[in-house]
Amino acid sequence: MTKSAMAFLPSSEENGLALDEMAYRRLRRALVTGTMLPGDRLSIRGVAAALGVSAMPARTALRRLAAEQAVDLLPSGTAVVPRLTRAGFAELSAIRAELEPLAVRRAAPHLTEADFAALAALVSAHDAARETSEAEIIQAADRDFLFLIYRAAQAPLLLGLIETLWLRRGPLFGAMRGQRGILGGMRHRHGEILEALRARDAEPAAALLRSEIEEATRFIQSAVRFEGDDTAAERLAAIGRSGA
Amino acid sequence: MTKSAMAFLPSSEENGLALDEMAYRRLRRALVTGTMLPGDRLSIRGVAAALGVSAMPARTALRRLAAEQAVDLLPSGTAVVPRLTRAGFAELSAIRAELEPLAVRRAAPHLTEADFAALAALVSAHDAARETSEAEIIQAADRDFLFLIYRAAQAPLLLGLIETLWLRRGPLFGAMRGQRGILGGMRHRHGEILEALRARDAEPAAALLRSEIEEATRFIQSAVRFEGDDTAAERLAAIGRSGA
DNA sequence: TTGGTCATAGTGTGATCACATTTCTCTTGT
DNA sequence: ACAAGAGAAATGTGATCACACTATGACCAA
Repeated sequence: MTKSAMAFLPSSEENGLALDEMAYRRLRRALVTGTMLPGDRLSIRGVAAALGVSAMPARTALRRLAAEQAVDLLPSGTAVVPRLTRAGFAELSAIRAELEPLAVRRAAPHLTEADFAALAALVSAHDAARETSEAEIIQAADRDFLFLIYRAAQAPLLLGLIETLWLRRGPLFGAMRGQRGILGGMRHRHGEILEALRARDAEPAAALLRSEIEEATRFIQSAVRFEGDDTAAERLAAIGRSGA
Repeated sequence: MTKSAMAFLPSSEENGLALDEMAYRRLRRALVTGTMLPGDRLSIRGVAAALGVSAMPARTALRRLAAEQAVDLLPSGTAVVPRLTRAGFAELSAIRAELEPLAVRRAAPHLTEADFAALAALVSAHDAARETSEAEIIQAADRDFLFLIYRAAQAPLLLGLIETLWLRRGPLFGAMRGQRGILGGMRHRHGEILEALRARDAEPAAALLRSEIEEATRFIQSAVRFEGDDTAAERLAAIGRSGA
């Protein structure tokens, strides 16, 4: 287990929970927030030691994350934080572009005035954080805005799938955070989406979110170096092609 | 654990596998084929005994299925085969109607002549089975046709999500099998889809599949009694509303 | 007969251990 | 200096056990 994998957040108020739930939540949080870097190995005993529990809850939590595709499993059974390739990112985005607008469509009739107020506050929070380029805050406001809507869709299966996708996307964003100014290039349309939802125009709201996802995807595809882009193996293959 | 839950298929050629993989596959197979009925309880020790293994692999397999939402977990931690409600089925179908056409779209450029031949054979197999109303065979041909395409999409994440959906849908189909003639009411458009794919017309193929899913959903919604339709709890609530 | 109480069997959790396998490292030979 | 091999450390699997909790059913009182 690598050093970075050891960096778990200090225990929150998760005391009444079963140990394996606790382990699962900590690992999950570390994954979505980008604390874990792609390629990090997570061994059962290593996680157990870092969390101060025995191997059993660590194993359960790791296997659960693997079932959700939030981590990959080496042939040996060791868990590893997924390396998102360019193709993998494209696939992930394409799925998001189908499912998240669906959630928006279903949420539209259910949103209350209180929801709208909370959403408006999150749009402001996002804009404020944008001024100061605080990556974590921006991403958190972004996430909260969208998931407030997704939860309102009252579609537990759909919500679970979307969470899976975000879980998978987490490590990439952690890796991206190193590149300064990346977030500055991304526009969001949360304000327009909120307006459409207020008018109960489900279809335009869904279309706006779809555009937002697609635009952000295009931007990231052009601005970010991905795992596997021009790696040692890649260069080796290139030598083979040109030199043979 | 109920009697029906004990009915696992006799061991196939799964001998070299790890015990927990074996347990997982057997349970999964029992789930998708509808061997398990909605509401069946699956206790760790019960599954372990039925499979002739210790509790550990049974627990691992059950928790993995729970993570995939293929089974639900009672507050006590006991696994139970999900009861699909009318709303749940609608949600499941809506998600399928987004994701499966996406897979078709992505598969179109990758399908080979050999794939087309196999698909044509599966269409024939389906039609033949239809004549004799063999539910299991029809459903198998259906499934194989679609998943051959989905696999060709070369999108592992998407494929995993679609498998999750089918896993969740399995028990419902098992319960439906009791109602005679249900399958007769469903049309499929696999022939047309195959034609469109042969012409590399990705978009029409995707649209056809979407229609097929939506039509089948409408038919099932109208023809099938769902869990929770007019159940004891439902009637109790009705009493509360009218009598208070 | 009905209602509540209590004991017993069953359940999930989690710790610990033995075993086989994988993975790393250090040494050795070329 | 580099590659290969042997030994050691680490790892996943799975069995077993103790513990706490839940539900099931029997039993007794009203």
